[in-house]
Amino acid sequence: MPSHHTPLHLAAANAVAAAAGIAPAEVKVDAAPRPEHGDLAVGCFAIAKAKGIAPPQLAQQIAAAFTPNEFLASATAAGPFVNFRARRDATFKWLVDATLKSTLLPRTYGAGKTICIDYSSPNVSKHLAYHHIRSTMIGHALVQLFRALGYRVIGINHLGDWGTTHGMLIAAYKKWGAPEPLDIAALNELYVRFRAEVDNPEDEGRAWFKKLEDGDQEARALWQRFRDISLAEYQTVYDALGVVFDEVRGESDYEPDLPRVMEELEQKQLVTQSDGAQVVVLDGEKTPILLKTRDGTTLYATRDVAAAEYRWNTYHFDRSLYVVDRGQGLHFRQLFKLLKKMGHDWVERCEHVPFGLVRIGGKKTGTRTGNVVLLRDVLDRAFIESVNTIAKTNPSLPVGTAVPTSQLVGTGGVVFANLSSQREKDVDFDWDKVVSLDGDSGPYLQYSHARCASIVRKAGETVTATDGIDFAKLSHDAEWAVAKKLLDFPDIVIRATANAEPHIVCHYLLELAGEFSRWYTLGNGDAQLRVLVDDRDVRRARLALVAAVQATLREGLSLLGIAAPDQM
RNA sequence: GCGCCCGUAGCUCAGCUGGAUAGAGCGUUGGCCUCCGGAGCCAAAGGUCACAGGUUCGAAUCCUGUCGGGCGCACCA
Repeated sequence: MPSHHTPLHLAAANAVAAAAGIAPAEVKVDAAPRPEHGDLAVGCFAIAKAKGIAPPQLAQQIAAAFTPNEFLASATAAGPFVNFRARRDATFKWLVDATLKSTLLPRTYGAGKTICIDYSSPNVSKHLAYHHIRSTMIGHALVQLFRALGYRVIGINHLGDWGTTHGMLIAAYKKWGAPEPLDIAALNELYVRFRAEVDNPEDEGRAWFKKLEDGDQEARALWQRFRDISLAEYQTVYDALGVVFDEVRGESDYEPDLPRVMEELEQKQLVTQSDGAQVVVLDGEKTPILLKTRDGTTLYATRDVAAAEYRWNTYHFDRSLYVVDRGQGLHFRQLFKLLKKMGHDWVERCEHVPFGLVRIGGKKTGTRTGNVVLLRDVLDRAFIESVNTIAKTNPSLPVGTAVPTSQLVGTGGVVFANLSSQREKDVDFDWDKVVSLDGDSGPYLQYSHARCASIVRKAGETVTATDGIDFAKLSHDAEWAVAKKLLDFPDIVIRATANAEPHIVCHYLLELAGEFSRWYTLGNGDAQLRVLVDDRDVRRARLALVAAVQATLREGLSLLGIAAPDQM
């Protein structure tokens, strides 16, 4: 059921609805595919079918019944389509006004609704590798996008800080002693070595994890230390990426709930024994879901049940998203089936938001195999790349500005590259690609934004209201093309949240920046087409449009977790 | 073997809530600033949308099958 988020879309829907005798909400209003057709278009196929008449005939009737209004000037039938032309001056004015007031996005669209988003969620005592950027930044973008529409969002970092793995770390530490310095690299190395050199690493790991779960003092102390070291390291990367969580809870935080979870499952007679492990058999699943090992230690499914219950009891979410790689699809399918079987009907609101894996050299990344690139290293290299580029393209930028700006541009490039394709596609890691600053990229968007900022600086005046601006002065089709693109922003953000697909916003921003650049570049050939012309009225109107573009680029980038510096 | 995902230009990808002539970037070729920032813009070249059926007035988009690639399939997370 379409809803209409600009007065133009609403006016078009109303016009069609009135003529066809249906509700406006039933009318789907699209952007016309080509400027020759008009600005907005409605295909009459479905409505005509329901009414039992030919689509072209209905289109004729709708066009004939149309009367111009504040935002729409004309309607013409073109075969089965009704094409509307907008009143450009009224549209420009509305757009500029909305962006200045920050109301272009429907800010109450998600009011009263709560979204939990589980993202990043790294495993303690391991490196934060490049592939962790996927969950971290997809999740971060989703948090921002939902929040921009007025949803209440709880961004959750669900740390992998419990389980057999952590038993292995303790076992390795006991076996080989304390590495010096004891940092994240040392912990990671300890884990890799343990898995490589010990005959039955899982068994030894489970033995120590059993002690940990049973409250052994020494195990607890070591575990706490490893966790603290890890978190301090992760925080530096989160700071560099500008990621802030509303809730950081490890799997370990659910430890007190696990006996209750197991008891509940027992009571409901769901648990069966299988090869010594405690499992629940699920409909339509070849394998059951495992809750306790034969050694009596818990597994991550057990803790995920507790975490899901905690989130429901604490937040009463409307949607609960798990931004976790696609390889865990089976786990989530089984987890959700288990929650359903426990009678938790709210599981219908839980969604696994999967993303494709990162391959390096054609192979899956893996801590154990050492086939990883550290996220920190990627960001560092992108920074260097950016420093070099700025030195070439903008040598007059003072070092005090160039260095922090290079951080923002380098990081922006890496983040954008990660977000700009569909979540579920696998990506092949490529150094050149991942730090590239040209083409359809984050830096291109940042550059477009910086150009807007530069114009505003040069103009020496800032548009803060639409009063006294004559938008009829915006008479060029290139200006109108920019405005039409701006009109799409609300629908884009809504689609991105509905589908949990930040890349929709990425591609939209590229198109917006493209329309702006085309308009801007006209000024290279014809000085009369520049923003900063002598005619004060023209200049003011164009500055207002620049302000709208700048605000939208800035907001769009910010939603993706990318900074928009005023110079670069 | 079973399950899930992907297959669009030389390469990387948009487009997939079915609609009017399938679009970008990189690469190639050729243009455009004594410049409001050329990290840009314009143009050319490049596509049996993996293949075969089906549904529909209409399919890159939905359904089925085949082929190709990836991932997952119990005591790690």
